[in-house]
Amino acid sequence: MIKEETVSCYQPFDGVMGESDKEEELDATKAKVEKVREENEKLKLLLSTILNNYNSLQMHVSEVLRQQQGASIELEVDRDQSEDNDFGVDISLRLGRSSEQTISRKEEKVVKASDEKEERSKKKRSSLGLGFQIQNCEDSTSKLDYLCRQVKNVNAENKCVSSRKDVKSATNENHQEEHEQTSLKKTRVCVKATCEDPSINDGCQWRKYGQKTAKTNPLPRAYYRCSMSSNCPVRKQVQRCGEEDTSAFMTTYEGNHDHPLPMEATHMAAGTSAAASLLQSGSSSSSTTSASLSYYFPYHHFSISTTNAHPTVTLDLTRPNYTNQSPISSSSFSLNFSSSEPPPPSSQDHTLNFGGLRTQAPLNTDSLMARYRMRLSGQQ
DNA sequence: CGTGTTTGACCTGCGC
DNA sequence: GCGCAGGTCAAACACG
Repeated sequence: MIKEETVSCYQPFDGVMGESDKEEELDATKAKVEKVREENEKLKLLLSTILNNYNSLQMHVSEVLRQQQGASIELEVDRDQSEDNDFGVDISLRLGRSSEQTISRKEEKVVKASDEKEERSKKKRSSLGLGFQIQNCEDSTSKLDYLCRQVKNVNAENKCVSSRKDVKSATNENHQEEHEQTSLKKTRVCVKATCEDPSINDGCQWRKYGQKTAKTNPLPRAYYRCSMSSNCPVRKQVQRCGEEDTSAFMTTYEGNHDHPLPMEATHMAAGTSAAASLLQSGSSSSSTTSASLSYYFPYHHFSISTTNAHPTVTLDLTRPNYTNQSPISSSSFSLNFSSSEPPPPSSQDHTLNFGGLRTQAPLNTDSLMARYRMRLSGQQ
């Protein structure tokens, strides 16, 4: 971190300096200080990003080590059970097992309905199995390479995703059209959280631009736009999950930020970017990326759904995922809290931070935290 | 006065 | 083509 270089701004006082000269020098000094301060802020931001990447890498390495110890992991990728789904499909993935997986009756119906869909479905299933086998065999070095590739994917995706008008104008070529449209489809990441306050503090600034009562749900849905940058395309929708449980909210994120994020938001952004990458990168790489989601959200259920309009990853913060946990060391457990912030003192700080996503107190997450702590103490 | 919220109107995609 | 529903716009309003 740069020290503010006030020392270099001092000039020897010669006793003959006029008032205007002093003012000029003062202004120059102020300008210098301001400049250094800005640079300092930039460096802080950069450091935050690096720290976050480091934590992600650490998670990956510990996960790979765990896999090498022969731990059996069951990663359950459920078809989203939200009302947006046309049909619920359960795809179960098991490490080190056959890629032949059970398919629900509903999916079987769909598969029978179309040979093309069957073909696609088969490809998808086999590629999922392959992806996990590769994951299982990878060593730490290749894992790092994989991470780098993923970062590139996300960068490419950021270039790809633009406004709806751009999407319209980009639909000319026939052969590439389908692929382009697939990649340009807006990927959504849903976060279900239990919280009294619907305005989940996820580290970003949001501006509400609309509210609508959906036909299927009498409770209004609020529409927010990221206000951290004037052109940021990211939007989110917040809707209560049910009339009975008014503390449960479904927050849907859409798009990628075009600006640096604060520390609190970087982890979730990385996870959602990975999710977006998963759903936009096609079948061959999606499985590997879906596995990576369990790195970003190792302690919660997440599900993946693909409707025609919006591929969606749903992260359920109301359902902690115990089956997916690694043998926790004190360092690996830190991923439950952002690296720059130590776990809050339970009695004073009412903010919980699940991998960068914060929910404001009063929360029903107290019991969740207690369970996490129990697990931690049990495994130490 | 600047910024955020509310809310009715409008746009757009989709199913029939 | 029409109607419906979800999503967005933008003027009016509230608030600090």
